[in-house]
Amino acid sequence: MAVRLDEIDLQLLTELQVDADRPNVELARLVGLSPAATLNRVRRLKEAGVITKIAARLDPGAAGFPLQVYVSVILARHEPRASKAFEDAVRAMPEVIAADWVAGEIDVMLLVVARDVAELQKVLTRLSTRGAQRLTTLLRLEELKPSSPLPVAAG
Amino acid sequence: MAVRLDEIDLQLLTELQVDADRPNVELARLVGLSPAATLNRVRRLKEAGVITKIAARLDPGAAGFPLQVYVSVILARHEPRASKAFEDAVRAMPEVIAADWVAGEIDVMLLVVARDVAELQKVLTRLSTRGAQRLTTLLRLEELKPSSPLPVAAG
DNA sequence: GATGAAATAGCATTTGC
DNA sequence: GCAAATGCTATTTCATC
Repeated sequence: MAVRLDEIDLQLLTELQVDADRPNVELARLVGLSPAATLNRVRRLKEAGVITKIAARLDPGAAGFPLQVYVSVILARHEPRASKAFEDAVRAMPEVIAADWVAGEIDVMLLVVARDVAELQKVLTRLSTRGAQRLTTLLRLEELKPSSPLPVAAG
Repeated sequence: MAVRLDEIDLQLLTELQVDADRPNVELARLVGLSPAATLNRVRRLKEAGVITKIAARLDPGAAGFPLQVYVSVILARHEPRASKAFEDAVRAMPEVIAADWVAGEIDVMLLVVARDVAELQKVLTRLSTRGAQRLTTLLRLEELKPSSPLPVAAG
């Protein structure tokens, strides 16, 4: 937190989450500011860490990864050392494209992509040998709701 | 699939997933093409649907959403009509920032953000009254591995 | 069929207000 | 935050491989 965001900042954040592939002048028009002021605000939002990055989103299937799975993990041991070892292992696995520590029935939620079942199995096996006691795999079938912007604008 | 991607395309995809906030001329230098050729390739990747969009990623906490939870859902009924009703309800809930149909122990995986516990409870209650038979909530504690690019480059 | 080089139009970015 | 000015970039065109 620690950052004050006014209405125009929220508007900028919404627009940039929807489509950051637009010229700054268009953004400026959308929020009713001059290009210079818009540029300054966006720069401030980046420096403040509210905007963490601007990145391309790919269609995993079109990019060669027909298998996408959520993998929930219960660790065998919960000591800091074991957790750190698991963390390092996960970070070194390129097929794991995101991972979060969570509180609830499980310890970690992973998002894994694979080119085929063999590759997926390789990943799951490696997770098992790196500290995972129990793995539950959920095959992503279809998008129910596309990745949406954080509802920053008063909703 | 259906799109042929050569080495340079893969390089472009990797770079754009890491940081799409760079001038085209810099991308061109990185992949060793002229700006014009680079622009053509990127445009093709967008039109082919490999790049779905270019968007800003926010820090949810910094943007005012200290609570982020994975919510797994088992539907009460699995007829198409019930599924569709649930889908419509989810799409109308701004706090649900992503949702996927999955195969496994559950039917749907949601990612929900909230400003406080009251808002989260409101969302969970609504999901229950819109077709969810069983909800399991996992509170996101900490990022274990940041959102990473699809490992498109031979790895 | 895609690339590279040159040219134009448009934008990003700075400065002064 | 704005307006004007500068320098650079995106984007097109066309010749080329």
